[in-house]
Amino acid sequence: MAAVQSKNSQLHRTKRATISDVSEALGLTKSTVSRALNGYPDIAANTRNKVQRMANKMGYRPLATAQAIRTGRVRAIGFIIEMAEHDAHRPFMAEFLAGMSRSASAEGWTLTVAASSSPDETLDIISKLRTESKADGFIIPRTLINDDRITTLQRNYIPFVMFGRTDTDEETVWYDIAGEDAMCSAVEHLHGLGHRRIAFINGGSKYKYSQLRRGGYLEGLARVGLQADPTLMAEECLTEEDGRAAASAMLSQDAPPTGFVFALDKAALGLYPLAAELGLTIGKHLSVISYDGVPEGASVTPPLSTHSVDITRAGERLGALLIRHIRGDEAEDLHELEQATFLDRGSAGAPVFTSAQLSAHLRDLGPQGAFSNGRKYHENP
Amino acid sequence: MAAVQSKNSQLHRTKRATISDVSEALGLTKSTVSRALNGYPDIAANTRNKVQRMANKMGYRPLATAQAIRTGRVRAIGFIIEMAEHDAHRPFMAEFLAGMSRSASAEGWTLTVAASSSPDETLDIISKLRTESKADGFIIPRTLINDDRITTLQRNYIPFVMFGRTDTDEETVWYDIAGEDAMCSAVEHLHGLGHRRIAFINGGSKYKYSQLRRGGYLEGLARVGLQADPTLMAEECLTEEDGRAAASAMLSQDAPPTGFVFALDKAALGLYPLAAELGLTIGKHLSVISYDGVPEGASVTPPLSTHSVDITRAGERLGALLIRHIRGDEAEDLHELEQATFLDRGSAGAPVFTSAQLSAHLRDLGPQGAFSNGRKYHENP
DNA sequence: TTGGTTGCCGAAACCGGTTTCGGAATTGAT
DNA sequence: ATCAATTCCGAAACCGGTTTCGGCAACCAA
Repeated sequence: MAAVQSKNSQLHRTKRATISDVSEALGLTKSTVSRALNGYPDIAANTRNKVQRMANKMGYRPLATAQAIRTGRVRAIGFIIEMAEHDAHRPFMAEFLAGMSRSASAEGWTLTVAASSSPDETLDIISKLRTESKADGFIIPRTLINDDRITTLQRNYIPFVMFGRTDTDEETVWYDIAGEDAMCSAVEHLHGLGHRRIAFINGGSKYKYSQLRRGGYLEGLARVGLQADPTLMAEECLTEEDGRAAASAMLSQDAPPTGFVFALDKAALGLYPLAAELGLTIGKHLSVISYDGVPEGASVTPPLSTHSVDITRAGERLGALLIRHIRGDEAEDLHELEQATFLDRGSAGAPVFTSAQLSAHLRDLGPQGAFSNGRKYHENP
Repeated sequence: MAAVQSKNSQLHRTKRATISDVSEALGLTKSTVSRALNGYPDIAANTRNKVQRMANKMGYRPLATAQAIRTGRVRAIGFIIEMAEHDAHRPFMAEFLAGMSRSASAEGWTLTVAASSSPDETLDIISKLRTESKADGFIIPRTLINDDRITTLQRNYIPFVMFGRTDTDEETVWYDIAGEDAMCSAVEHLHGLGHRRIAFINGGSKYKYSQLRRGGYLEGLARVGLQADPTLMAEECLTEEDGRAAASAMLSQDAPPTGFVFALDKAALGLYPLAAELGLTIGKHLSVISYDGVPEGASVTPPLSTHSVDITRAGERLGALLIRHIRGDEAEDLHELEQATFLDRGSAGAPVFTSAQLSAHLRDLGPQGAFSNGRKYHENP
């Protein structure tokens, strides 16, 4: 095991005020101070105040690791990065962590993160971090329709909060953005511009958000009085290539869509090179509204109209909810659903072609390679 | 302060084997077991073995929080995300964290992360995390030539390891990629292709890496026998806009460069739209070699030739070095310098124009807006 | 044999908190 | 005025480890 502590690496933990310092300063015992600060009812309001004032004055803050050996709690939020996941959310990682960290430190908590390379490893890490008192509860991003993490957490009575919803919303703590509303209003928006053939290109079907967004799309169609058409719906489109391929297939149909609703910006960006090759202008011949708010969306021409989500805020709310839950608030009171903000940046406009005209136009181009899969570039060698 | 613990949120920490369990199973005392496991010399080799075997068999692992109250150590690496920094390294955040986490958990350690919005706050967080025993030491990324973080850490005897070097390399622990070598060989490479006017566009001058990379560029010039020309050198170029502006200014000179060495991919990507507007083809009229290996570099035309660094490995090595240092290894033995790997992807080729020909060609375009600053797109509203 | 080392382990204090338990003082009811 | 019920705090055990100290055996040399 580890070698004996060598002298040169001593950790000079700078002096802190301990609970004994506080109790001696007041002529009370440690136990009284402890109970006073922890809100026990058998302490007179008067002494409680005195204790709090003195603790404050001396800058006393209980040592989390010392509390932990009795309480099992270290005041730490756990978060696990799943490296195996597609990286749609990677660019937001820093912001997300910052949000979580911020709400944590606002309450004197910290953030413990670990990396996992498989779903199974994630489960191991969760229980290990918990039993070793490295984290009191967890923030679970990207909830799946059938999520093993949640099963494990519940079975072990480990507190957690989800970014995303699940099927048992009442009993769990969650924060989410109403992606379904975004999809719904995207359909209404495109319809209002004059589009009558509106496609929907969804993300991975195992995710709960995909189910919700599909529902929002269908709700939008219903509201404007359009029939749902299975040939205008695709799933499992996570990357630019996926999005491109799905759109390409739809455009080669007899009645191609003029409007596109994407569940993910990443996939929506695949429409741009495709449109360029087909000689179509986005925002005129083809319109697209998407979701996520990735930075690249602002740098394409025309900039991608999308629904942006404030990922820092999400992390911050998730942390706050988790802490409240661990402190004892009931799950049913701890749900938050917010709206994404629509960024109308020009990729959705009135259609210059009807579906029929578009179809004719595309047929004129001839079938020779117009609908290629277009892998122009390669990954790193 | 916090309310009394309510019943519904009890934290069922699943049963672990404690040190007492082990000692009782062996008929020894806690103290013997503890010293046996921690390598004290006053334990017979025989009993030490028995203790280790039994501990292993029972799956005993000391509770870090319990140890911490005596030792001040929790077996945790600290890492602080600076949100105020330019986001050149944001895309790599997940990979970097994964690397650190991996080396940490390989030794039974964990990773504590916090977010900071200013350099001063960073200093606060460092000492707070340390005095509250939330982290035993820190990984410090992006070292500055004059770095307050290092001063603070040293003054408080807090162990740390740097990603990047500093002026007192001997006394500190660090891991770094030899960016200077990359810049040097980039110059040689361009010279070998026939370029005679080779520009250098550097990053922020406060960073140590900028100093080193500039040195590498100058070394490269010296090796191939070229004179350094101040008009071919720029600093503080961190973004696409920065890079574009610097390149634009250089190209409008009398003797424009045909080859570009960028210290950052982010900035190098600014050359692409500029070249397009000037009717120049990258890889032919203009050549560029850069550094970092950001994903976007693979998706432009032609793909950006650059030096990629394995950021996951960097995190992993940094974690390993820090743990060794905290365990007592001397700083002078803990340095690692590795090479970036060159990706020759087509953005550097033999020049079709000499500098003079290029100058003439550009003059033909006329001054009308050719050298615009080209802010085509805006940030989010 | 004796006295002084050494080797090895147990006893107990300690780290900084939390929590149980019990008792003194105050209050309320009769 | 008396007794029971509260109110409020101290004493002490406890959590899971680490570390100091001291002492018993065994060993060694004299």
